[in-house]
Amino acid sequence: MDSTNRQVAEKLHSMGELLELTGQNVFKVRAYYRAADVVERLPSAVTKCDERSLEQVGGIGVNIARKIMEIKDTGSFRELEELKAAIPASLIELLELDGIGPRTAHTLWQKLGIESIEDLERAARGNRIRAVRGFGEKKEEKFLKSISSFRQRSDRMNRLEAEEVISRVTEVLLPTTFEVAGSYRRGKSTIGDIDIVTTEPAALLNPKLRTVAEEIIDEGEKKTSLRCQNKRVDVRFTSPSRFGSMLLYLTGSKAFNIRMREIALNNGYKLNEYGIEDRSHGNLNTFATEEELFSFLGIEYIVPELREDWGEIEAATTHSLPNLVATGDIRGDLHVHSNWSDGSLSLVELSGIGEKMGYEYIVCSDHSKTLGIARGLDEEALERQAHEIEVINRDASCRLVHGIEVDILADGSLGLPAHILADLDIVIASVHSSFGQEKDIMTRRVLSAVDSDDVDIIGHPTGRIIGRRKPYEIDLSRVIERASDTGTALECNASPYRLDLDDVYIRESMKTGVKISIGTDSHGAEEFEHMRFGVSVIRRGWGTPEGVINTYSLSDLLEWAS
DNA sequence: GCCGTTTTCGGCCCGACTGTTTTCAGTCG
Repeated sequence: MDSTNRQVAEKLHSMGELLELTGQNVFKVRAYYRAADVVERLPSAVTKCDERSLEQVGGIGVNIARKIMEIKDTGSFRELEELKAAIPASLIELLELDGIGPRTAHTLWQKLGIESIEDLERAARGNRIRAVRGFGEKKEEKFLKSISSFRQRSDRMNRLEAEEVISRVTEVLLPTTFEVAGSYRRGKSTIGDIDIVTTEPAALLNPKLRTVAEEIIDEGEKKTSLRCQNKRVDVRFTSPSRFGSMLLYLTGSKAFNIRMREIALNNGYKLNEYGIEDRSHGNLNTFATEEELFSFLGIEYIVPELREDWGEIEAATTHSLPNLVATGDIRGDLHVHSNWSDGSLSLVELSGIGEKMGYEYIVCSDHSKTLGIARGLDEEALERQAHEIEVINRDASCRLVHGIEVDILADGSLGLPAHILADLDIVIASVHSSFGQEKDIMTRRVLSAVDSDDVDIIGHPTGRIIGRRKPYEIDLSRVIERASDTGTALECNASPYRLDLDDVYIRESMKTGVKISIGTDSHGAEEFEHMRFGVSVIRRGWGTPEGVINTYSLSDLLEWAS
């Protein structure tokens, strides 16, 4: 059995859920959840690790390491299968409902025989739940509401969708009194809910929030939760003098917060969203900014994108945080389409937009002719395009670089012959077809493009489209390893629908010295500003200016590519 | 179940809000 890290993580996560339902020690439960998280973020395959080296990974001990070995051999592990046999599978889906945790699910199951969402709905409608001690009429209503919102629930948002919800909610907030926190602020590629910190008093803001909410989940003096555009929004109220600690708390991540609080404890302090309390005399130190709070703890400031308990806290205490790439370092966009293929802008317009963005260059990378749907270019069209680019570049401040996005065909060959590719300045090779190939075939297909002397960049290496298409099966650690041998760059496609490569693989690329290129894959004028999404993801992957070829000058870029 | 320049046993982040209670358990972030 060759399980992926995601599959192993799912097994460990299920174990955590089942243990919760049986009322096991919460710390044991948390250990499984934590191990699942760790496994999912590990760039190399756990099933290729041996037991000893697994035990060295933080959050994985002797027991869980043994279980991972068992998954490797058999696809699962005995304890998990035993629990699965004892607990109805549909009971787990009750945990998906808002307001139902393991205790509630367990009680409903034991007292009323409720094993599924449908059972719960019937029982609530029949007013049978209020008979159980600890439950009442309100609970029945709440369960029915949770079921209804569960049924119309949508997946995590991409960053553009998140920004729509944010603008809807913040239109009722006073400008300059708030900041958006949570995973949005950490630059994640997908967003679950929206978190906002504000200094506007609850008494003033709560009535205004009601006007933009489809539902108020709960409302208080310190915190209000609502649903807007079918997404959960959490608002925390604070004062300017305590803004820093609240922003830190609400930005997370959860794992980061836990680690920070542990560190505070070890130094005789207690950290919460109101400040840092000295445990010896109970004084509360408050912080208007996050910078002051970090400084109080004697830790270097950690930018939101790094706050994942992914080694950044250790790096901050030893002053070894990476120098992260920033939008200001970006000198050009390395992947855009013109109206020569499926884009909407002319070459002159591309150059004009590049100038407005303050870029030195833009790589015009239209599709090759094999991609039927995108009106791809053939040899003759490319020659004419080269000529037009040359003319435009004579008096343009932003230079067009002549590139192409060539297809990696199902057999690993490229959509255009080598002699044509050799004439182009930058060649991006991407998979646009046969997404269903099995992992080893797909991996070797992409590896053969990496091996090609003509290919400079592998475009959107996993092919995912957020919310629409899963990544294709591919062993990226092999691709990264080979790219490091050949000097091929991997793309971080900055489209908010792709963000591909994502942070974990950016980090792995940086470690192995593989260069990253950021391309917006723009097909129209409004997409060029998506560069910022790509930069955030690279920062999350500890990306430095040296590791990102968009920071090169035009001459350095061309020399790198030649 | 994990983990350790205080510990190999005994801890494990901290607080808001709700509903059902007469003081708190459960859920959530």
